[in-house]
Amino acid sequence: MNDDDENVKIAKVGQKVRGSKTGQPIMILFDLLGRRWAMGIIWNLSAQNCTFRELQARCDSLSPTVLNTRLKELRAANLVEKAQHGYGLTAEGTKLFKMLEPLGDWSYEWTDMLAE
Amino acid sequence: MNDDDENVKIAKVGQKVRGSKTGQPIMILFDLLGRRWAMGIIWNLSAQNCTFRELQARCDSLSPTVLNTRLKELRAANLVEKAQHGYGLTAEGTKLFKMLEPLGDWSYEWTDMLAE
DNA sequence: GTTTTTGCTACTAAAACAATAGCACGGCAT
DNA sequence: ATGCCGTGCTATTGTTTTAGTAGCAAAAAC
Repeated sequence: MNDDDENVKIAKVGQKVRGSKTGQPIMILFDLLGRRWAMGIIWNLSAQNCTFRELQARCDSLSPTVLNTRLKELRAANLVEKAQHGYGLTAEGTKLFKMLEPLGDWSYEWTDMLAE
Repeated sequence: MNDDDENVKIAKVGQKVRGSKTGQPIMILFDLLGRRWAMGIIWNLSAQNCTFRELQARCDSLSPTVLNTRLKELRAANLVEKAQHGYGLTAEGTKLFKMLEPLGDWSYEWTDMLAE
């Protein structure tokens, strides 16, 4: 278990993000969350802490390559951390989840509407 | 201006999404929003309706290819629609934005914390 | 009726992601 | 102590997305 993730790139404020030169906080956040499985990982960890392989299973067997990349990013962003049992959300990560939570209910009415 | 976007793929409930076989609404939503610039487009349109090229400029000159793809997807998802002046959010799109809005303020404290 | 602007397609290159195999390490039972 | 298992993770290769640039047809402005 090495913790030398010096080469994980999370943009800093003012820096240009993947395709965004302004580097406003919200765009840095969207850049981070707008990556495959990022929000799904947070969503799953909110339910309960998971080991690497449990997370993989819950996220419908996403490849370990991507999972590991996302975990490094989310840890660098201080949203996820290693816990007693595998990985878990940090305090900030939980805050973020609380804000995403309403999407859960809304997504049902949204897909219902789309189905019509 | 053609509107025959029959080949835009937004998953239906129960269907397997890009990498998700369960097809829960929240995962369909995350699949959609977890694409480059999807949330950024919604964010920008919430401020004011934009033409194609205005949107491009606001989203830091993202390529027209991607912008057009995202617009088709978001229109198929009934979150964005053509308006008098360019594109705008639908009623549902505005609802979604309202839920994302808190992220704006939080992102500042988050990046501040990361900077320490 | 010519010049702009707008929405968009075509094409190519780079980056991200998916899929599979498998290794190193820790626990644990024998 | 040794063989077995689960866990975290890297390596490799192939596919999909995204980026970047050029430019065209239709509408709008003049």
